[in-house]
Amino acid sequence: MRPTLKDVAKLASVSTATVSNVIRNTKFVSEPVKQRILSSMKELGYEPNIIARSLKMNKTFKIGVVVPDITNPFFSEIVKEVENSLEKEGYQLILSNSHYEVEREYLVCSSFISGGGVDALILVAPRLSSERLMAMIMGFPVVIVDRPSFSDDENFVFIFSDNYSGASLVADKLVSKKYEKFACIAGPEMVPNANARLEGFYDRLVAHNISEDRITVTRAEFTFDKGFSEMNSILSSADPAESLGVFVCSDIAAWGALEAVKEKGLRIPEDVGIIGYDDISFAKYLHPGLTTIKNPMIEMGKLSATCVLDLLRGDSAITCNSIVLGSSLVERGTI
Amino acid sequence: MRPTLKDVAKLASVSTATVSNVIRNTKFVSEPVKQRILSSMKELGYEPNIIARSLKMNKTFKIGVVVPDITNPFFSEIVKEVENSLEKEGYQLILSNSHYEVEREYLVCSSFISGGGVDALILVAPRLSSERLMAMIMGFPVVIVDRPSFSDDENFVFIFSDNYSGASLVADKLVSKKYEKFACIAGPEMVPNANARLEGFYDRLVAHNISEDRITVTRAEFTFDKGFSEMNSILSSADPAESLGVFVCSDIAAWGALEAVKEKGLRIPEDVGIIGYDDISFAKYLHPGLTTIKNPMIEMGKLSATCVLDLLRGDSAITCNSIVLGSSLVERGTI
DNA sequence: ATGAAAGCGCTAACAC
DNA sequence: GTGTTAGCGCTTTCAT
Repeated sequence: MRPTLKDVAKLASVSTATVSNVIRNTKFVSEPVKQRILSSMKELGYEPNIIARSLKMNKTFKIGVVVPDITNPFFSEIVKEVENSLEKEGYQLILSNSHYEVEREYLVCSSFISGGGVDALILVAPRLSSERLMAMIMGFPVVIVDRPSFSDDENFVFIFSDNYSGASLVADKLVSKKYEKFACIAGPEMVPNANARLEGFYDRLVAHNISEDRITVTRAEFTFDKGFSEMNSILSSADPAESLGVFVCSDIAAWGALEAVKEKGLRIPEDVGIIGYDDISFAKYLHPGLTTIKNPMIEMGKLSATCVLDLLRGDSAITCNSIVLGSSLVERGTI
Repeated sequence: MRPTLKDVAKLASVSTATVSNVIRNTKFVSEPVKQRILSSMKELGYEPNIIARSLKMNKTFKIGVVVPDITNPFFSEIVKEVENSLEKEGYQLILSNSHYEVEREYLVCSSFISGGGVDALILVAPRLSSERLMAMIMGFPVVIVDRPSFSDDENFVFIFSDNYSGASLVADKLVSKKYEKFACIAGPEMVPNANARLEGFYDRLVAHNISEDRITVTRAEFTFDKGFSEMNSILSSADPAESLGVFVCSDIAAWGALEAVKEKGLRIPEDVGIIGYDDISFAKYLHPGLTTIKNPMIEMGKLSATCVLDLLRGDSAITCNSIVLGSSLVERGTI
């Protein structure tokens, strides 16, 4: 059996309270006593039982993190930063995947919240409607990452980049390059940021006096395969004589789209230009390098960790409950 | 305050023991009483406190998983399967990254083990020496994934594929294609499987009567950039008139190597052929598609979860403590 | 400056 | 079948 605090106390001939105090340095303990305790701890190889501590303190020092799919580089880069930052503060990360399924997301989140196993939640790109989300997390500390704010309840904080304006950068670039036709392969409708991107792109296009009949819009899940097939169907119904500028709303789908274009034997960026979104680490390795909008994954990850701990401390150093980051275009070879 | 089991008991006018029994169905309880309890639970919105349960049962229902870097697709694919399988059994996954650093790996693992916060550990591709690993995990249930067995202690189980024979497949293929020179960009020396791959490759090459002066060996970390730069230095000291078959010991590095070859304007697979290892999901999307050895990530992930739970149950349905999986060559365009 | 003791919310003997 | 009770290993008043 593992030694307990009681064992240490007995060996050092002191009370458990005193031992507890030296472990966490929470009260002054005289030097001789402290030394006796320290050496008893060492002798027994004592390590505090974190579960017992959790029960007593009503804190688990664990944060639940739910992402759609850890296999997607966009999410894994965020998670890595979160874990790294959390670890520094003595917190651990419990990971769950929602597999892009709304109901699974719901189940996972609510069991986190009602199970009492985590102190707070970080939800990355959740797809639940804002109503269900609100109802579910009421009273529980949550930070929502990569989704626009929909509430100013100070119990949760939003961390996201301005996807609408990120997407308008795309439109600017595409028209400046004088493409004759435009297309957008947008993300699923239930993803708020997918809509923000589509709107930002579309609005800016019409602001540039592009007539609507020169713009085609479709939707695809954030995967290589969907990007590939969606691009194929766009291409098959397009006039090959006209140059086409397309905005694919995630790098991973843009990769698929890129391959579709190459397979058709079209030139990039002359015949068709592609701009992605996110700037995942692989974007620069593609052929040609993928022009894209930089989504600040690292910053989002770090901030998520910071904010979730602030939330727990009641530290309202953050006066507002939403942090919106900037985005920028990184130009490579696909346009 | 959250309602407790005691609250439910009081409301239903029964003892806490009975409530506990209906919650977990652990003893027969008469129908009327059961119904009373169930409705009291619903009325109060009761959810068991998992921390208290953990303390009492001395089980946390959590498994620690440590990977070098969740951002690496090879690891994220494994982790995804582990999480998925674990979730089905009511276990949660605590994720840690060692960042490919041995000392960090040591710290993370030992704090998992001594902290009492997890029931077992799954270590993916650990880099600690077998001596330190053994010393550290003694008496703690651990499954070690993607690393050859080094002990038959039944307290831990090894799950890995036979990298030595996987690598000999590479040699077979490369000589069958009649390359004149051969190279291996092996992984770090501290990674046992990296050595297994190198040896399997090398041994088979000499078995094919390839003289040793036609083989060059270097090492690189499992990253795109290292694969790229290592390939560059191989190329710069190679005779361009002779065709070169190279084995890059991970897909991610093979990708980098591939780009280096293309940048030099060499033809693939005529001038230089490349075979990777792992078959990460992106391998097929490269140009040309990456020929590689399939490493059964999904199977490894699933088995890890299965085995770790068997270990906890003392279920010795697994009679042996090591499971070695097969690997196969998947042929695409780089050779 | 240190100790005694009362729980945190649950489970598991053991009674009845 | 159901209830009583003693902890699991810790933290935290409140005494001394």
